Amino acid sequence: MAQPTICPKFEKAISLLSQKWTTLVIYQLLLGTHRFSEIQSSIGVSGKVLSNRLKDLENLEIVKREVIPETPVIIEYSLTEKGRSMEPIIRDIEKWSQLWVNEDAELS
Amino acid sequence: MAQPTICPKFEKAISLLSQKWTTLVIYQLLLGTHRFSEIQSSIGVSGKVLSNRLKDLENLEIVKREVIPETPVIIEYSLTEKGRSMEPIIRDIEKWSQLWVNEDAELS
DNA sequence: AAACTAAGTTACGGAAAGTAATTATGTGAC
DNA sequence: GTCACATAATTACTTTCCGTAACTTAGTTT
Repeated sequence: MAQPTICPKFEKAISLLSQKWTTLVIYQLLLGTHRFSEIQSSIGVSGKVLSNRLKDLENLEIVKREVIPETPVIIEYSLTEKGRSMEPIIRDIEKWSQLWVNEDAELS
Repeated sequence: MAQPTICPKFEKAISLLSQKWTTLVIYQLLLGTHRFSEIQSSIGVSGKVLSNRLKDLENLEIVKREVIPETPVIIEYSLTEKGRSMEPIIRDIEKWSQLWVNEDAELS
């Protein structure tokens, strides 16, 4: 039934990027290291989902989590090299959106 | 609460590409015109979701739907110029996946 | 008419996401 | 010590989205 099928690595990348909020989290971290609550307020994601996404991205070694033993304790998130290597994808989406996206159009 | 916030056009593009199957449908159509059932079997999406995605993409003028009055009637889907302009995004995802994706890694 | 094919829809169950309240941990004030 | 406070993260509940499979529609062949 299925055709030659799609490259598994490509499919994995797609399924990662198709998860809601993943791309925006990476986009935000491209601007630099951020704390949990900063990401939350800057992109408008709920704590529950952000917590899941950051764990996924940490497991995939796209995001690094660092505990800073200050007063009070601070937890910082930043991109790894693998994470920063996604920048071209995001910049292309940015460029495309500026050229082609109509702010008024709606999805179903 | 929310920071200066993210560019609305960029957010729209992200929310489109974050929908499950959208990117793979476009990927498939980059290979050329396809019929409904061809897309279905090549990427493994259900008829229900594919139908919704194609309607969305048609409304956004990313995909063109053409009825060929043959025997029996054939319905062909292809990319518009706007659709083809997304190719760099998809090629970057492809490149990134080849360099960085480990086939064994799991999401949560 | 019965059977076939392709495009698309419907009904139903399960998974993912939104919201808000709650917990955990560590601080300083008293 | 304990009370109030802040941040990271989890839990409970609801809603929305997705997967599966059966069904519908329309035209064709037998």
